[in-house]
Amino acid sequence: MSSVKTPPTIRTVAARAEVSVATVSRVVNGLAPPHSPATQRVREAIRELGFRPNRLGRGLKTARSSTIGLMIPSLANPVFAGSVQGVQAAARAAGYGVLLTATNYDKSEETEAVETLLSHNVDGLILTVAKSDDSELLDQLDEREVAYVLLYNQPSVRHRAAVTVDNVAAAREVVELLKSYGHHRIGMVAGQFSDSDRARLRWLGYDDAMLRAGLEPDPVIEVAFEATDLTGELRAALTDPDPPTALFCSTDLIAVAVMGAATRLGIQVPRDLSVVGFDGIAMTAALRPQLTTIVQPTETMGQEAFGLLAKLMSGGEEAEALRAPLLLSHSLRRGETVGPAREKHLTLSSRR
Amino acid sequence: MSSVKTPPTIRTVAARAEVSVATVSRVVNGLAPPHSPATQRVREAIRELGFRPNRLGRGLKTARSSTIGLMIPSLANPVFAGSVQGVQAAARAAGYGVLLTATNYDKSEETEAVETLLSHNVDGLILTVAKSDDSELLDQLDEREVAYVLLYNQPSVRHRAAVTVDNVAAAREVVELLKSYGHHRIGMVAGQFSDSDRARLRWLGYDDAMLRAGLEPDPVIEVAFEATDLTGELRAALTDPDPPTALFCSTDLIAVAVMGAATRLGIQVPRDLSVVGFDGIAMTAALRPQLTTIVQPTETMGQEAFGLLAKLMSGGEEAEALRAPLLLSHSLRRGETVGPAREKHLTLSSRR
DNA sequence: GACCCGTAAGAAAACGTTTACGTGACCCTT
DNA sequence: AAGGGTCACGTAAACGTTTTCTTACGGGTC
Repeated sequence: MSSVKTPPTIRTVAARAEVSVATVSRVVNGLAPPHSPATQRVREAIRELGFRPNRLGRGLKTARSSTIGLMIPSLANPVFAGSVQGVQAAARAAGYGVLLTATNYDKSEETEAVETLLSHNVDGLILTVAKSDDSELLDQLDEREVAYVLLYNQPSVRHRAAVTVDNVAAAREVVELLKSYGHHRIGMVAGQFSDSDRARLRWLGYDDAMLRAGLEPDPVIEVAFEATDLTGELRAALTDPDPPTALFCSTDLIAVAVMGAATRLGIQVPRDLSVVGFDGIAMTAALRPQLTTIVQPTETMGQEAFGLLAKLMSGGEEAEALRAPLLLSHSLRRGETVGPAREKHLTLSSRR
Repeated sequence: MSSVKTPPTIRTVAARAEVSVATVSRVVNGLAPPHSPATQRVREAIRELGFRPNRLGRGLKTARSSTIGLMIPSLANPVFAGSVQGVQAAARAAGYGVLLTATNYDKSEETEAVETLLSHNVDGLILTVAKSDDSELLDQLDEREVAYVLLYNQPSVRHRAAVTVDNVAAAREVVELLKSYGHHRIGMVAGQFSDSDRARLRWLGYDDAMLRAGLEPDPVIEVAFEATDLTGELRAALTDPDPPTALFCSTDLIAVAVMGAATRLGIQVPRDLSVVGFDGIAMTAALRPQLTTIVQPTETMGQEAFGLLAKLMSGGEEAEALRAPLLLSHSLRRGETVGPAREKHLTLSSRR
């Protein structure tokens, strides 16, 4: 007795309006004469039945799903959450759905995740991958002629669409800032280079600026992105005979972890150690001391990425010019975690 | 000359293996004899061509898309980001895609967003809505027999599937904690009740516990969820002749904003004012002072929500028992933002 | 050796759209 | 008044699957 309500199809509507299915389709797609009696009846029938075109049927025919795939390393990092928000907003405005997937910084998951997205017939992809330069995955996408835009990645090859900031330049600014405070021994804590080409670029900027300034770069301290306790790493770095007085972190999340470790070791920021982050996560402005960091326009980046993708998806060939990295402008937020370089070496408190 | 590579279909495979399309379909779905020569040939052909079944075609026939819709208020709040992560992970493991959308706490966007998700033929929905009790939207979904699970919402009606924590009980615990520190004047800062039924439930718990403890509840201070500067509100609250010595915030994000305002007003937490949050956002553990708050198992909640939804989607009728709120257990994180009640009234610094 | 049964695989009809093509009706031109 | 052009609409064939029927085949049983 329970009549499972099967939703109205284009045929139901056609029957009710006493027209052919073609007419209904045309009305739905705005290709019908706007004021003809048939059109009117169709409109009315659509309203009465609550008809909504089935995207699967449409997609099957047109080979487009009005859906894009979005792959990011992790939502635990607010910087990615922000860009997802931007992508999502722009996509919705354009009538697109967003299929989301996270790789948890695991390179081996990337291929499978993309494959899954593609098997859902997405029309295009927005990706943040570990490496954007010689990536088998991206080469494959190129070959298969899948439309995609990289987000946060900054490929050095010119034919890949990407939205990011100038990581190298930003890192240089950080070094210059620290130098202006009198720091000479500046270390860098970065997420695994193998998991993030942007971490490497930021290091490149750091290294370059250090050399230009006549300072000796420290060997980078690579840490896992999800690492939350960096006490050991920090202690090791600071027990150097000539330890750094400032640390540039490739990520705000890492900077926060470093500051946590500092607290545990009885080290005061910025009195004993200056810390700079990268990303501009909103909440790091609420920390005491407020984090000094490079701010990326995360949400805008997401929107831009979608805009670019939309162009790639529609304009088949002439859009070749779009396949290039788009660098949005970043800014430096001067917080309270950078101070003058400490003169005397500090002795670590014995608190473990 | 540019041969746009059109992906192989079931028909291509059939031709290559010299079998009918039906056989290919059966092999793909594991319904064919596992070792017959035909099956072998099909498998080989699939491998050689790199064939992947088109979900649109399949979906059209089976009326299922292996996709679920996920609607949350905002990704800017890490608590939602965390649950998205959980949903996504569980969904992927089960072969489902996740279509994500955010409403930005705007009730009027909810209906449209859900409609958009449904038009993408999702098989089920996971939703966080403003009100879960008498909601026209949910009533409609019930009527249309759409499978859905609420997340964070805690409906009082019994026939709605939901995953959340016991908001009332958790709020009571907060009041009891504060009371044990000698606080009598306890205020509450909450997100707009109209935008969040859980804010209201937390208030209910607060109100109830206050009355039970023989304390007089303050009128709630309602603020916008995205509010980032609460200086005015805080000043107003504290210029009361008998001002609160502790504030319970309905959300960690609000608590962070309150602490920011406190700093601007020269009020020290917890010396002058105790603050408690709700959610357990990871980064609030990195704040100094570390936030005292109720911790929800966000990621687990997302996973559970998907698990529940999966059952609802498969088991049509007998799953009626599942349509009830599922309360996961929360915990209290004792941070550093709660201290003994201040004896003397404090005078606000004049810094604006 | 006739019969039946189980199993493997093919034929074809859906699923809900879009769209190329066809067919009138109407109007304008000459 | 005949011709042609435009326009509104209908017919039917796709799109890539799944699935219900068939059919064919190869043994087993008596």
